[in-house]
Amino acid sequence: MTYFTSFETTLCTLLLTSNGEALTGIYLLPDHRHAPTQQPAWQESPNLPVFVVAKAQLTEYFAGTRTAFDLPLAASGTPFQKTVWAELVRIPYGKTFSYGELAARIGNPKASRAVGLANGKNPLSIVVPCHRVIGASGKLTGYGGGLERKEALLALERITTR
Amino acid sequence: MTYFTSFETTLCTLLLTSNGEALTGIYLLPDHRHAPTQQPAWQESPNLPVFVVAKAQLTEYFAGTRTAFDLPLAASGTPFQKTVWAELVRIPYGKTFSYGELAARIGNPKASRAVGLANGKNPLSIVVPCHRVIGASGKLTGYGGGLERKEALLALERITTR
DNA sequence: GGTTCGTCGTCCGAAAACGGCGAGTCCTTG
DNA sequence: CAAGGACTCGCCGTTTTCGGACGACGAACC
Repeated sequence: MTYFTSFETTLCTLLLTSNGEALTGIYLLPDHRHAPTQQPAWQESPNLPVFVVAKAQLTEYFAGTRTAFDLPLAASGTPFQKTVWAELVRIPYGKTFSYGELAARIGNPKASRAVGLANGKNPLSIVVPCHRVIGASGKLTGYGGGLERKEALLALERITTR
Repeated sequence: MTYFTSFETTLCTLLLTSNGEALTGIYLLPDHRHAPTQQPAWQESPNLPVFVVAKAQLTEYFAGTRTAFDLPLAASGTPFQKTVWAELVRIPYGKTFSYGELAARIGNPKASRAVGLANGKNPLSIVVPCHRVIGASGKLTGYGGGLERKEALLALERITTR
């Protein structure tokens, strides 16, 4: 069974999904690439414990008073994708890495392009900070939730882009 | 969640599976082709309502006192397979059709061989009477649960084979 | 009885296409 | 000169596509 809820932030509407125990998805609502189409079988549960905690932490994040998350996560993906995502959460608040640097970190220096792909498939936006990965030249290059929102997130974390 | 149970009949042991609401599988126990391997996550539930009813009706069938079933079914398969299976249940007790005749009935006269394949994938043995389909020559040609058991089922329905 | 061949949907493996890249080259601009 | 844009090319994991093989057949032909 899949549960979901959505709520407003200062950036945009967020859609949260869960398996009942852990968070399985966070999407930036209108026009998030790879966002799942809402299924009739899904159950809206705004008060699910994990949702309540997640909303609180995300609200703090957007207020600028939280720099790290502590939530139960359960993203599903291929082994490679999980490796990439696990490395993503190690990027500290306010820092950025290039796709190539990330590839090197997971011991596969030439896989920068594949890292980009896995990055785009990240289902847990913001909490798994795929927005902190940019091109080696400093350009943002791409973001599932839209480039302008990637820029906004980085600005929020007080990074002077370009 | 998948539930299961098994019970003895005069022919052999039967394995029943369910999603909790409807029947998803009926297998002739030792050596049924395409029978699923029992999963650790499965839950044994001999008293699940649908199982209780199914056991009763199947017992009556093997006693020769029941010629039709009334059970909630939920077989999963491709569109073509579902078409074939839907046609199978229209074959009356005690009658047989050839694979070619069945193919013609679903509007695809040349698909006799594909019908055979879909027949073999039928997960709901006996209730969806795939045993009532035989070769155009009168030979039984094949059965997921074993040819001798196909013959026994047809004998039970008082059909003189060959 | 055997054998051959045409037919159908499905499964499976291989191959190609596709990106949220990066380095290198060339050429333009200021 | 140096910086930066446009282009090419190699790289990697994933997804999609494609082609061939496989059977619970059936008809035709020996």
